Amino acid sequence: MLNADERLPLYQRLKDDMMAKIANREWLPELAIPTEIELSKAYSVSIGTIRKAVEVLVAEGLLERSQGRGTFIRKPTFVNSLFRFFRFHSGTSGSGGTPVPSARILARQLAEPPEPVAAALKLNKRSKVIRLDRLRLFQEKPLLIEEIWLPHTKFARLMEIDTSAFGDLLYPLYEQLCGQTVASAQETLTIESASPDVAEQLQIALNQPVVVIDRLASGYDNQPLEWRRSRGPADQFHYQVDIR
Amino acid sequence: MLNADERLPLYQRLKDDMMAKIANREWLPELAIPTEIELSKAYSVSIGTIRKAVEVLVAEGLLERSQGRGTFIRKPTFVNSLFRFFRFHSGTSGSGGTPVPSARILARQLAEPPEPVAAALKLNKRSKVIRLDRLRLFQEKPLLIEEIWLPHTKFARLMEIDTSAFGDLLYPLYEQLCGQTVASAQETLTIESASPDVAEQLQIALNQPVVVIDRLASGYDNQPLEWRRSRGPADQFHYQVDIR
DNA sequence: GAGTGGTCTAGACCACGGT
DNA sequence: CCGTGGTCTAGACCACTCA
Repeated sequence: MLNADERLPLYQRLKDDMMAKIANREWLPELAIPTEIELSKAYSVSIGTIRKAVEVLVAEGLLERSQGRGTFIRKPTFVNSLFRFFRFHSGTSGSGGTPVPSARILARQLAEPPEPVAAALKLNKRSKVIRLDRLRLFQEKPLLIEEIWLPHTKFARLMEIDTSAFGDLLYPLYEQLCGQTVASAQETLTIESASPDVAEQLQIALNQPVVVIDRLASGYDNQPLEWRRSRGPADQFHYQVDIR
Repeated sequence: MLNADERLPLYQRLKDDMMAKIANREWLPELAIPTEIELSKAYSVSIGTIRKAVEVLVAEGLLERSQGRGTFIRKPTFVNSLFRFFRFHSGTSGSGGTPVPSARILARQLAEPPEPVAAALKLNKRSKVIRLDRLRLFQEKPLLIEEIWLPHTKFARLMEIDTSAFGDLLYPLYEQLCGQTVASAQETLTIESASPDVAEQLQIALNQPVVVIDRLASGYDNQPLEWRRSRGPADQFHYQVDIR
């Protein structure tokens, strides 16, 4: 059952096998994965070893345990990632729940990827990709302007429906329409001055500082799914890190 | 021996007690802490429970295990924190080892802390603090301009030696001269446009984007030790995060 | 080779969430 | 109440480091 390298610790091989089950959709989000006792019988290992493997997956953010209920596949909430970078002067704080910025698709086209995008998505230069241009607004004001690149093979159905029906969040759409789940992402942050285009779209003065966030999002199998570049006014920007 | 709240799990109380030993300098960095077996006898708990407590402290970055050698108190290397934020076009990459930017103290004075600094350092408004103004250079070019605030009670001896003898790194100096060890820090990152002062000190054009890093550094006992604000040209700025 | 942490087992009892 | 994960024990053997 466990065909991984014999030299690796048991709990590592368990972890790999469990990750595969998640990637292959043998275990589904929203449903609890098997009990510790069930797992320990299925794999024929002690319950402590199962615990260790699960512990690692919880630390890596793939699983979530809840005493008395079970262990679940965790879906990252990428809304928070926005809030980690930008502060909003929220007049709506009383009503509870984090407000989602609204979104509008400005353009959608089939294209060939520029070199860096093709490299990030691990595609040939001649592969077809979908490019979206998207504006995100918070309380009627432009917050972010985004360009989004997606491999056409995985996201073909995005070309079939009207862009006005895309809604405010893309990742749930990817999941429902294309069966693609975003499990993790890597973001790189730099600063530049607003070009004429960007200044106009964000409604800020020319050469004002702009934060650029490049994000590569991947699925449970660690294959790249989406590359996007987002730009926002730097005066709203705010980020906090703990160093140990 | 363990006087913490009876209701807490054993390993939590162990962890608290071990943290206290680190803060009180009963256990010293560079020396291994007692063996798992010794600890399990000293606390009269099973070795597995010791492991769990140590595991948590390793995850929090306070301890470091090394198979065959022992478990050690970990000293954060804050040089890296700079490199996490700024990329240097290093012509010296061949020689191995990360180059440390050189530093020059521009001014040193005894002062009363402004309101936000006093709050961050948990001091009365009337307490004495030491203020340092410091310039950091990389390959002869200004990289960061810093203002540093320290409680006078803990750092009095910094006023006694010549500022030209401070060297390129402050934290080792804090430790050798004042017996204060920085164990963790919290940084907040924002963007602003260069004021005339800052532009001149960093040798950049007026209104160019500038990255502002506010750092609150604390000791093993989580008491604040130092507050500093660093400014650097944003075009050198670069930061990367993983989201799960 | 002696001593350290790393992996693994096979149990026990407790605390919590649902029914 | 039952089943879940959370805590804890008391061992065993292995892999690594250093003298």
